[in-house]
Amino acid sequence: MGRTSDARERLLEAAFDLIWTNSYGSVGVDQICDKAGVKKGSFYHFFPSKADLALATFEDQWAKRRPDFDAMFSPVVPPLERIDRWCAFIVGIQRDMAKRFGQVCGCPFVNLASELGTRDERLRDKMAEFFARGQRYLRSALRDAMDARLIPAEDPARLARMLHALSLGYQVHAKVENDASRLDGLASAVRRLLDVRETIAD
Amino acid sequence: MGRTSDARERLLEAAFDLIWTNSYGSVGVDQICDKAGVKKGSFYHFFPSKADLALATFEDQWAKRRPDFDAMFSPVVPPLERIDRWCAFIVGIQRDMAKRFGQVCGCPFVNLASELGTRDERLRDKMAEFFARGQRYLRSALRDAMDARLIPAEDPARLARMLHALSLGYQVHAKVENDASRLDGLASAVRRLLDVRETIAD
DNA sequence: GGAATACTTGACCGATCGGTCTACATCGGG
DNA sequence: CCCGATGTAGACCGATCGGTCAAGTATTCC
Repeated sequence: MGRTSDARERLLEAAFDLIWTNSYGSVGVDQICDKAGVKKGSFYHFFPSKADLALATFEDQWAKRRPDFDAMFSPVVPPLERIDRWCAFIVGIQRDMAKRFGQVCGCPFVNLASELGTRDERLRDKMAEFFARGQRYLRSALRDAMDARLIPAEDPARLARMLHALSLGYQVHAKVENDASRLDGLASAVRRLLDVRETIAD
Repeated sequence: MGRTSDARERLLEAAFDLIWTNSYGSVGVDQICDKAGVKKGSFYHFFPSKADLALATFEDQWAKRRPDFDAMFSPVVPPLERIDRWCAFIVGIQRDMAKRFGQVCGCPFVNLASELGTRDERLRDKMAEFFARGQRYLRSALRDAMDARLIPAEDPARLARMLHALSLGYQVHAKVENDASRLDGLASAVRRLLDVRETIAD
């Protein structure tokens, strides 16, 4: 009953792109509506507020990216190669965005959390959730790597946290220097942190 | 000639605090003026624009923090202890801000760069400059550590970059989880990255 | 003791902000 | 075929945004 529409979906896409390439505060509701080809009345039909749209946008993006994560962290893939793929994934995304937008955009989660972390608790919690999800993938790969004696055994959660933090830092560097090639060092930094004892088997 | 005033200084302090604990976009010129006890007209007497104030604010903060950096990276201090002190410095600042403001605020450079990196090139460049300065301190300490055979010899710039990125990532983590104790792992992560061969002398 | 300079004051500006509201178009189910 | 539900349209709102301006006050130099 009632008519149907993909306006909600278009709003989610437009908002994510605009916020990622600019910032939450500098992107207006009108601007998002324009890009999505949606009128303001419709916007507030689908989302109670701009902040709610932001939340929904990030949840939506995660849902879309999730298959990629599941694939690169598939148990079929050798554990250390999963982590390599993860590095390559991050680098690929940043390069792609830099090419499309002409500027390295950094990690969207870091961007939003940096801007609104102290002002919107819901949003901060959501970003923390994404970070936790990312670290869960890493942790699982690390456990498998330890089990296969590819890396020294130790607390995988702690190590996952280190790797994750390192990746965020490298993305910030790339953004600040507006140079995606700064991310080339990420994989080797990760390897170093892992203290890899054997070369990656396959 | 003409009257004198510390309004400029008060504006710089107020602006830095407000922007650090909130965000550039969410802090208005009026708000900064209120906190500084300065009227808007005076604001625009000292700064041509809000963006220029932000620039000046960060430069000013660096100038104030510089003695701390010079002290903790003094050649008199054993190289690896310099790096330990640097970690402690970061943790201390974040704890202090969290206590004062009730929220972990993260690295002010990362915050601003994340928010405005794609929108204001001058500002992005300035943040890059600060990152470069920080890495210069680290590089020098690392070179000394290598010279003293405290850590394996290799490219100190690359290593400094890793350490720096790691520290940024940990600060983002702490902010996102609003938990300064997340930074406790920073020092050990840094040590791990350094692959320290000997315990710290002295 | 001017005159020039440095700073203060507060009213004011147009633009834009996030958000509301009402009338209307379009659909599916009975 | 019509009714109720869903989505669209766009004018409208008060608040706030960054920024301007003209007039006034303090200070120092000559």
